[in-house]
Amino acid sequence: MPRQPSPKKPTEAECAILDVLWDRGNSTVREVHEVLARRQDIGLTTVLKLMQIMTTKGLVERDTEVRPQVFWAAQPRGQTQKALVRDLLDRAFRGSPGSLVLQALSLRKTSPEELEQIRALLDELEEGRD
Amino acid sequence: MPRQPSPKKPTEAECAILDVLWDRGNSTVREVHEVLARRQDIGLTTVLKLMQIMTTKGLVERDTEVRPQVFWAAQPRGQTQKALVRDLLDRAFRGSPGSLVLQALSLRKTSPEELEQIRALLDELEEGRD
DNA sequence: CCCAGTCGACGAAGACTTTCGTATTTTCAG
DNA sequence: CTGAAAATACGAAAGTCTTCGTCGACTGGG
Repeated sequence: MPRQPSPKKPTEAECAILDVLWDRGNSTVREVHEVLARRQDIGLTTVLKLMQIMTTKGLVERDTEVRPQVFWAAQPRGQTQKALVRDLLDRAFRGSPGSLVLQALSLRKTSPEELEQIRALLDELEEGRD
Repeated sequence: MPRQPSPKKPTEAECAILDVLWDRGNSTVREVHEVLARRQDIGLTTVLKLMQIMTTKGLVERDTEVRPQVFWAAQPRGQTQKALVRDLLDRAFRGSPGSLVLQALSLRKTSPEELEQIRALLDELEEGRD
């Protein structure tokens, strides 16, 4: 039985490609491959195939007029992150953002700047709660 | 090429089962199935098979002495949550807990109690930063 | 114009997940 | 002790993900 399609949830390999596109902006397959190949041993055609699939899924868009073709992420980083967090929230945190936040914070050292930012958001949330 | 085994990362269906086990504690296949069947249309043998696979993966443990067999989660909820957050962090947040936290908090309403808890953790983190 | 190298489409293999149907084993009421 | 019902094991089908080989199309230098 086919699973019902989730809105915009990239797989692991797709995430890696999106990450490059978010960093570099418009890029060719070759450029994306160059970045990825630094970390993992991966073929150029593999990256191409993935990006083709991502095109059909609507995760990336491309300009087929120019050669080589240029790709870019269809959604901004933040929106995709949000979808992923929402999914994780439903899957393993029973929808409670609080416990997820707690786990995230206790996992790795967070920079003072980020902590400050979170504090600020906390303030906003508590005020807006009327 | 086989993917290299990740430590303890349950799949989606496995998460659903773990959730029941975390809530109920020790449970039989039938009991887990009863809970899951309330939400989704799923067969008993499907749940059994999943739990057998999870046993070989080490995600759950079971007592084969009693009948029906009794299963329980091998890891506490928090530890699995941590693994999942770590994975998401690496995949889509470039290892920055802060941005993940921001997304999580802005996604859903968080209870005042949880906000307070987060504030407390923030305080701890800033103090303990030596 | 021609060849070599680049680019892009396609298909297919192999791993993993999810789902059951079916077969075997175990239990227990009679 | 025995047969039916419950429990468990097994195997296979269907879908997804990741990987790559191959083939045809395109391009630029000679």
